[in-house]
Amino acid sequence: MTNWFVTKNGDLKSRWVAAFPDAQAALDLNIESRIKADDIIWLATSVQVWPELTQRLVAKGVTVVILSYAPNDREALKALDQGARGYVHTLAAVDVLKQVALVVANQGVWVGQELLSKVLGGSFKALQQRTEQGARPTAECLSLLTEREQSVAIAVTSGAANKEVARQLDITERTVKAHLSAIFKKLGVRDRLQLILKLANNDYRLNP
Amino acid sequence: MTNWFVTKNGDLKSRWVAAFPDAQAALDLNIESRIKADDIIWLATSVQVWPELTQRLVAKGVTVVILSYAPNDREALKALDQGARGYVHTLAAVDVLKQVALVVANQGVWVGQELLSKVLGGSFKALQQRTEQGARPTAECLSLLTEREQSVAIAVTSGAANKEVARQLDITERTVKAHLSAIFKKLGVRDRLQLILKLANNDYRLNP
DNA sequence: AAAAATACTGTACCGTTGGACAGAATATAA
DNA sequence: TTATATTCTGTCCAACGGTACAGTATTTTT
Repeated sequence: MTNWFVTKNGDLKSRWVAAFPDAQAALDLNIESRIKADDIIWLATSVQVWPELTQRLVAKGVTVVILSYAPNDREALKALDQGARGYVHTLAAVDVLKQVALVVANQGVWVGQELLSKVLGGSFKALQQRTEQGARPTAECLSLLTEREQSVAIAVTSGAANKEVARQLDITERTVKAHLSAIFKKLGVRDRLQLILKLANNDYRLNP
Repeated sequence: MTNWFVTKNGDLKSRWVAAFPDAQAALDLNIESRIKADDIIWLATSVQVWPELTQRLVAKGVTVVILSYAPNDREALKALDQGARGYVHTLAAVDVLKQVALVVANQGVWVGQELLSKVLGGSFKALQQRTEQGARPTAECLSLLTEREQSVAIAVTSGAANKEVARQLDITERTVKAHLSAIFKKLGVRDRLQLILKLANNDYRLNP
């Protein structure tokens, strides 16, 4: 079993060698002839043709893990849709890389904990809508909130602490908390961090 | 680490004991008090309240695998949506069970290969018609950090709590804090919120 | 050989956060 | 008119986040 790292430049990061002493660097062109069925291909999204390449490799029965510098749910979904078994940050730590390798080598899927819920949760809701009633765009997170809650959400999403939000909106910190609790509940997130990620990932323009 | 098998009748199949000598049977009522965070709960869909139970267990940080006598896409999606990490046939072979345990214990997802493509294939197209975004100037900020600091930064930026980062990188929470302090100082941000905003795209930032 | 950087862990402290209870005023809808 | 939704406020408390001291071990640089 060999770990191939396919990047635009064909470079091999020290992190990768540390994780897999057998790691091999490769350009996107000439790998397809040299791989074996139980190899793992770590394919960076800097390679323009990564979706097509993934498809071809997967068709041959090769395990593919996609490496991305800027992970997002759309790209993750695309990667998995093309047949990749993993989707992980290009700069992931050695321990994480090993873990990913272990998982995908055993027929598992690795997408990172926070992406998982988003990717699968999204697909579940999408399927629910199609089979049940349809309509309702999932992107409109903010529209689920009241006007005041939207104000709080936007302030928080721009990095403000509760105290700062309170000052901005001229209310007490307690009220900010109350709005936030409602926001978390409505959007199904656990804290302000997840809120930021949820809104940021849906391409909301916060402060142009 | 303990493997709990939760069924309607509280029975424990010999196959399960063969796979995990430490296997424990349980009814749906009284498990929640006795489980530890790194336990694996194998929950049969014969238990009527399995979705709600899954949700509660997952909220506590427990790894849940759903066992179904008649696997299908819809049930699989629901299981994963509730936070389960695995979905497998109740009568799965010993080797498969071991493999599933290995995968989910390492933050992976196990759903069976043919189910995965079906599940993800459809939902991807639903999200297809949305704007694609290219790679980010995030790398410049990251290059100021040491390798380990980068790993921590990435984990935090994806929404993980200190405790989760610690588990991912297999270090203590204290060490995560140490790295974070260094990161904040180097990048000139006051907390993880500002770090997210700094790394995630400087498009929408409020307080420079 | 000495210094600096890196990685890791410990205890203690304190501010922040979010939930658990709560309650109250106003406006809109049934 | 009784609900329901929205907005606002209160106290208490457990968990989390970040800093201030600390320290040790290893590697790299000077």
